Amino acid sequence: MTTTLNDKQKRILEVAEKLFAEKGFDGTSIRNISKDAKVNIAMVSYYFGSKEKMLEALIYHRTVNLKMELDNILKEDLTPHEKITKLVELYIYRITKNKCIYQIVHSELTNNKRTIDIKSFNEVKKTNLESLARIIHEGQEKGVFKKDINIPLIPPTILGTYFHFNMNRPYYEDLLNIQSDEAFDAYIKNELTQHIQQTIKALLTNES
Amino acid sequence: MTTTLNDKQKRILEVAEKLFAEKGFDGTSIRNISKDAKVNIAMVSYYFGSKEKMLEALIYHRTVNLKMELDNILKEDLTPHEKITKLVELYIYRITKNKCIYQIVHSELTNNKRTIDIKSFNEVKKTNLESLARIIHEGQEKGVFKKDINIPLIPPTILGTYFHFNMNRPYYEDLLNIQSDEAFDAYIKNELTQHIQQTIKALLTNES
Amino acid sequence: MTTTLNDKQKRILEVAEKLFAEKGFDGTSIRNISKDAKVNIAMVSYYFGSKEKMLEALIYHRTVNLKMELDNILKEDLTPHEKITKLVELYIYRITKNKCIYQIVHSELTNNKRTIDIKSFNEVKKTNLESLARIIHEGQEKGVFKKDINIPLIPPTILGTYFHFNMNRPYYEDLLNIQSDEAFDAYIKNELTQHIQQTIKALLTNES
Amino acid sequence: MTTTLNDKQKRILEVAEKLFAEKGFDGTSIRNISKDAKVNIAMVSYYFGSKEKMLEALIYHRTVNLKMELDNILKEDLTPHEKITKLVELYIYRITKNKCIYQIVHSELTNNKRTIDIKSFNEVKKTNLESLARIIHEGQEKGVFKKDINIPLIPPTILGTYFHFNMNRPYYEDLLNIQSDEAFDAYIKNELTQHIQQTIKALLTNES
DNA sequence: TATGAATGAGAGTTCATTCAT
DNA sequence: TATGAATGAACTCTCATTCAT
Repeated sequence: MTTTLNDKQKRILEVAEKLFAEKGFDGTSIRNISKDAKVNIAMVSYYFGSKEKMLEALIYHRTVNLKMELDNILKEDLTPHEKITKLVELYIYRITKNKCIYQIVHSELTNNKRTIDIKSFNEVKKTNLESLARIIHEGQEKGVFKKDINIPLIPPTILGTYFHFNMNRPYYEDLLNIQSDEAFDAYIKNELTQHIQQTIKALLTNES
Repeated sequence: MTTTLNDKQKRILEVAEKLFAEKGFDGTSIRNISKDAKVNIAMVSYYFGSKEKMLEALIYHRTVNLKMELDNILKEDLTPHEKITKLVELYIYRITKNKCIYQIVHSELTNNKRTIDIKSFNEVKKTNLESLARIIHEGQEKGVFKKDINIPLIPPTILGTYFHFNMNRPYYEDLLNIQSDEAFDAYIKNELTQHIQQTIKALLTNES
Repeated sequence: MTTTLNDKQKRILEVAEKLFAEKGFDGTSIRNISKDAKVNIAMVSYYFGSKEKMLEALIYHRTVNLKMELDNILKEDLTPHEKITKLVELYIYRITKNKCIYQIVHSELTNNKRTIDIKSFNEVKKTNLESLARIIHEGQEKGVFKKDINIPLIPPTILGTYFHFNMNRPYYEDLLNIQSDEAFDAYIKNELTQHIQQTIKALLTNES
Repeated sequence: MTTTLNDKQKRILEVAEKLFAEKGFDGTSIRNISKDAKVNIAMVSYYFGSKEKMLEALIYHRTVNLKMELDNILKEDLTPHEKITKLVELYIYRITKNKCIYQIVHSELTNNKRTIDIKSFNEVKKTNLESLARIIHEGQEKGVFKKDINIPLIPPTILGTYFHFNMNRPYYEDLLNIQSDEAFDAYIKNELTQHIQQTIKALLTNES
């Protein structure tokens, strides 16, 4: 599991990541992957043992470097509100950059068929949650955020909103009259990000 | 498309809905379905033409009765805040009841492999959005909600949060020390619902 | 077998004849036929018992009226050469008009898979052969045709040449620079017919 | 296309040739072939891509070595009549030896269902036609053959007669009282061949 | 008499994996 | 270590036919 990967192995996983994200695990054949990665069809089983084990390897190796390093934000000399702003930004930036692996993991989470090991993935989440908690606690101590907050439900609010928007891309392109890939990305970077930031800050601040 | 379905056809679609939600479209074989539905394997092709057309039929027929009837809320004699409370409740109730078809549609939306027609699904969304907009406008007119609100991003906030929580069920069970199905459902019905209600209300109210 | 056919049965056989000639017996499904003939799919089995029996019925009923009535030629007041000219003409005319059924029978003759009964077809051939023999004998008696002639091999010469030309239609269209259906039909009616007439007459006359 | 075939591939094509000739393309299943060739059922698709591509490969590879080398006849020191005699003999010998592939190609030519590529087959024909033309021109120059001859119609006369006779084998066995395979082959080798030779020579010579 | 519904068998093809080299 | 060849299993879909009405 901890083995470092050679170039061919990396190429296989890169291609697999792309294809799994596009067509799903069951919708992607080893033939597809080996063809796109320009390696022999037997390499997948040879390197990873099986198609499923390759998926596990993919998730493991992609997750390792997925830590968000939210701690930097904590250490910076910013107001709690500014920290939330930055945090949401960082969340969205990270997910956007790693869209494929997130999509795969989400699909697999939904899917009862396989029980892949996403321990490593969960660890990332927990670390992120801790950083988030620290920021919120800081804000609470400073009297800027309210006391009664269900912190574990903040990340699903950020991520869920983002993913749901992305998932329903065609619908929102139609609804919001977005006509190009660039416009869509821009909408996420500006309006959607701002919306999420406002949402979280409102939730943390509001006293009603 | 508008044909009414006989009992066998309904049974097939019910089984298919369950299995597609569990194992994905590509992960479910016609054999699986025909076995669980206790019909001949040829029936699927016979009734629906092909596996893919069955998926379309499934989505179409399940979507038809999916309208939320949010208008009732609008007509009731409630404060805008109460209306939002009810609306979120209704959203979550509806999705929980139709978890499978939502899961299937989401999977297919993610998936570039097939291009299924989800027009009917989108119409439901639009209708719901209109109802939501009316409630918010009413609140704005009454001076209870703030003016500058990106209404189309409210539903993905509600739905996204819910789905993301559901999707990561094992993670949250571990994190929140939830140990039974009932406890999980209860958590959704109480804490999660409350969280989403608070979130949306904070967003609509807060002036920061 | 001798039953008269009702309209639906006739329509089925007409469609079947066309499709079998186009795509072969195995290449044509009962579905194809029933669809084109606009009858219920069960009608074929119902009327004829099975697909194969339908083929037999088709051949039987189409062959019944296939007699060439070459006797007329025999009775006419023509020279033997003129009679041969007319006979070849009549042969080609008849086959052209009944191309489909001939094609089907030939396919089935080639095919060891089924052993259909073509007795009726053979009777037609025998009758035709007798007429031909009479014409040739007449010519021999008049001293116009030579004595040593293998009469049974005359019809395959006429028919074989015609069929082979037809079968290889694309090749000959290319070779002879024929560019339309009409031109092809015209070539058959003129050049090919003339060629066959010359061939047979040469064979009957030549003393070398 | 130009790949050399390994033993298994050859065996598959041999079996396929036999079965296609016997039962037609549509009447032969991949399962039939794989069983007779004693190979795994997946091998056909594996080697050739599909059943149809296997047919193309079969035709291509069998046609490659089908050139008649009629030129030898041209170079020999024979009279034009003798050359025609030899040519017909060679034609019939070749077709008899390659009966199966000819039968398959003929079936496919008749069949509108598939549009297989028989370019290579047509090239063989053209080459043969050229050799034939040279022989006839030689005879014409020597004044032995008449001038006005439709040369392209000679091969269909030879081949068509042969094929038609073969196709109607049961009929002719009955008519000519032929009772064994050997007797039938002998009849072809002697009477039929002689008939065709006479026919062609009569056509070329006769001045009527 | 006629038919829509239904079926088991079998079609061609693709799958993930294994094996000999 | 790496790979082309090969395989059995499973896939979706269509087939001719039957059956209840």
